[in-house]
Amino acid sequence: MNEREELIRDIPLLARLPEDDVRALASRGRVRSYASGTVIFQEGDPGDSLYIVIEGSVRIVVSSAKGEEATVALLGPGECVGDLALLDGRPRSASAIAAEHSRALVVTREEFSRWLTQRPKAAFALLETLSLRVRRTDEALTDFAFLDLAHRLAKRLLDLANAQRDVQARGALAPGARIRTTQAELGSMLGASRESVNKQLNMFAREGWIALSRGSVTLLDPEALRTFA
Amino acid sequence: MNEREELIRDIPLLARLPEDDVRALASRGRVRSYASGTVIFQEGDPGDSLYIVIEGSVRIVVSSAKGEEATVALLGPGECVGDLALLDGRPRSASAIAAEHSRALVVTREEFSRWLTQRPKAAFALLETLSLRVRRTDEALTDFAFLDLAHRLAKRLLDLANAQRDVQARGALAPGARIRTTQAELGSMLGASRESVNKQLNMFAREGWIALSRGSVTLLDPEALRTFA
DNA sequence: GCCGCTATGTGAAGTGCTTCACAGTAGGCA
DNA sequence: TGCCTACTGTGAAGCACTTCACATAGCGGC
Repeated sequence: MNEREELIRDIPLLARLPEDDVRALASRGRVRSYASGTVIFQEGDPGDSLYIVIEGSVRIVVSSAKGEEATVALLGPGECVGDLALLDGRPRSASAIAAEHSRALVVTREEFSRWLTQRPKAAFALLETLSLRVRRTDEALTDFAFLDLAHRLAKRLLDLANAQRDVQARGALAPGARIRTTQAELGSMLGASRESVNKQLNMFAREGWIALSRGSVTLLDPEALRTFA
Repeated sequence: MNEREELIRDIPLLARLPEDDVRALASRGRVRSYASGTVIFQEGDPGDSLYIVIEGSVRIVVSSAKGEEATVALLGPGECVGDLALLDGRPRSASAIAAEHSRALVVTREEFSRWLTQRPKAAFALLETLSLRVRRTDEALTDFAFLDLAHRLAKRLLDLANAQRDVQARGALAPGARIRTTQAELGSMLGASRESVNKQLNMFAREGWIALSRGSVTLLDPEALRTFA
């Protein structure tokens, strides 16, 4: 199994597939590089490809009528960008921007759907994964309705730490997990201002739950954060 | 085509299926009745059936740690309750309560998955539909991040009017559409208090866009509402 | 080593929504 | 018929978060 195949095995959208299916898909892709800041695709574009991040990271961004931006997701190696467009044929609902120098495996719509029709079992795995995704989004939605910024922030920090752990080793969440993100970024993920996020982070820091430094947040006491959230 | 089959043709989850697939699924179901207020299933229950509303309506409700409730969805005839659990095997993420006297077609997990394995094309249709659903939820999420109550409320009123239209005749959205819901219900859908919703509705009414009465909202000028939202 | 950019930290004023408190009203039902 | 309950309408006080304004600090490039 080569680099590409190993990679695909780990991506959430496809993780549940049998190995030969994965191999077949990997063989169809083409690797491309993106410099930091490159726009991979923009909101409204026709969605004709799937991108699987190999290295680096990709920000998924939506923008409001007034030009504000919200970061919907930050995807790292092994994760999947632009999968929905391949399944339903709709235009992109968000833009994707390389957050650092990144490489991705690009699979076109034709390649993907040829692959999918040849492997009916893959469709079941995808159904399962998509439905898990609906659940997660629904949960985020109710969090918005019920929780204040402090609690949403705590949850998000744990999520981000977990996502990083998934990509690297997959042990339990150890104290000391370091999340690389700016406070402005966190704000845009949480639908809050940078200033509010800063004040809240400093409260957590005063509790001794996290440590702050330029460009990153370190979880000192994930357990405490979890009970709080 | 009998009542059951006609019904299934119109449900969002299954609408894109070929007719014989629909017929096959309909034949497997069993019709059940629920008195107003009956709990059909509860958050945390194992999810072993799919419910397709035949008549009446069903509220999908999640509750927070503090016991507050939010109405995630209000599903009418032709809509699908508890579909996710069948696809991913997870427990119910929300409760379903009959909002009035209702009847539903119940399909068990075994029946559903036997049906699905026999019909590979159905899986593609479901993938497409589910991915549309992810998009809608994502949109709701960004609305929460960007929009204030007034705009979210305007959008929701239009959505509700559209959903009703889908179920009845499927023409354009005519002025005069009447939405049956209390203001408390609207609040719980929007993550806002009843009082705020009331004040906002009255602002819309003063503009002449809607008319209020006990237990319902009537859209007088959907176009104006749309440009506002 | 210094300049300039970007990120962080923090206070003051403003705003949108909540909660509370209460008054009015429509409709179901005894 | 009249009562009771659920829904609607509204003002006042409070709170969470925003916006604005500015100070400070790390870091890369020259």
